[in-house]
Amino acid sequence: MDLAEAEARLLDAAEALFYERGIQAVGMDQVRAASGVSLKRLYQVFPSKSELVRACLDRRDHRWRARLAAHVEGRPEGAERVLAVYDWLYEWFTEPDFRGCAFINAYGELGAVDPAVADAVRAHKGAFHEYLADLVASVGGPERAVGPFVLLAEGAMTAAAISGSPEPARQARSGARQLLAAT
Amino acid sequence: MDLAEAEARLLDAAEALFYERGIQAVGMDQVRAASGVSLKRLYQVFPSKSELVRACLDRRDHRWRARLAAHVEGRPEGAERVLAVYDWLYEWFTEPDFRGCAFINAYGELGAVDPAVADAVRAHKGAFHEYLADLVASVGGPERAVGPFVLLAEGAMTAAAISGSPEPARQARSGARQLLAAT
DNA sequence: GGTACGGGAGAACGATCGTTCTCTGCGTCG
DNA sequence: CGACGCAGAGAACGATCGTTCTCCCGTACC
Repeated sequence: MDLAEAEARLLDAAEALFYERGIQAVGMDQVRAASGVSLKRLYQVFPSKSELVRACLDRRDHRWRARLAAHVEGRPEGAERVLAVYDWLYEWFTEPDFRGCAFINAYGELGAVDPAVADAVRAHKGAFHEYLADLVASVGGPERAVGPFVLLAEGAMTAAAISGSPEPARQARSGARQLLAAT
Repeated sequence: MDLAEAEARLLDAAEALFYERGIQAVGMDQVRAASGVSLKRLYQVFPSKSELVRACLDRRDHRWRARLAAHVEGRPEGAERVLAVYDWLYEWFTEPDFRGCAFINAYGELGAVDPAVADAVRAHKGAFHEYLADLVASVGGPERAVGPFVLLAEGAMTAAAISGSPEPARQARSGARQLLAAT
């Protein structure tokens, strides 16, 4: 197994475990067992748990935003694209292993204690805000109208996680539709 | 120091520490040092850390909802009361030690690993939803309109925590005002 | 064919945590 | 006055965690 494959298997295993059980609840030995990568190699690729965590957040950030963008791209331009964000949230919330937004979870767990985690979370949320701002701008919405669309999405993520139901995505979409109609 | 005072000092110290640094990052010895209660008494009052955590969440739930209700009660009936929720969020977000919603944070950290924590969080969020539903119903809004108001508030909590700015409360209020106008 | 090298498995180490135990001192009551 | 009991301080214990080290084996090269 070369370094690239070891890195991929480590990220796959660590990301799944961290997301499912929380970061501090998962030991490096469990990452080793789930990935099949020896502990020595693990520390060759990621010199500390912090760096492994940051790599997981980075990769998840890219994949999450790519998946969202891919879903939105398939829709006709205009208001449909803004609403498509909430449709995609619904699909995400119905995935069997959905357990909320990994970045919100990580921030609650480590945001106060690990500045690198806090930075990664801020960057992810900032990128999401910017993406949504572009969609809203493309339907003629003013910059100041973007906030509520972001908040509906963020609120839906935590409400869906805590309630265990994907329904908040529908409610967020309904709220967004009303806001779009009002502008 | 009698048992009642010990319990109060323990809850004060533990709640502040858990909120500021996260639950797993705070050891029982730090709670002892911050509260001035001996370790022996600590375990007499709360037989385990889990029970201390649950007691903190319970007390915080009651105090949080009472503070919100007290603020809303001072407003004239009608739409003003719904908007008052977001005004109170703004006040909360500007408190110097604000670090997001303790329940969302606790859920992200322990929701997957401690069912008692998950239950407490669900109960708190359910009560908030119900409170907001009453306010919306009192202005003639249908039951199905409540969701977006909850999501705006939840989203504002996490966005304010992560961005470190109270501005999301204003954005949530603005979104809520538009939604109220639309119904 | 011998030897040096690299990688895997897992023991080991030091720190920390939740929880319990010991020791010491002090107040109380007969 | 003496014995008992409770409370506080902190050591101790067992478990776990992040990280490193040791040992061993297969392999490639001279």
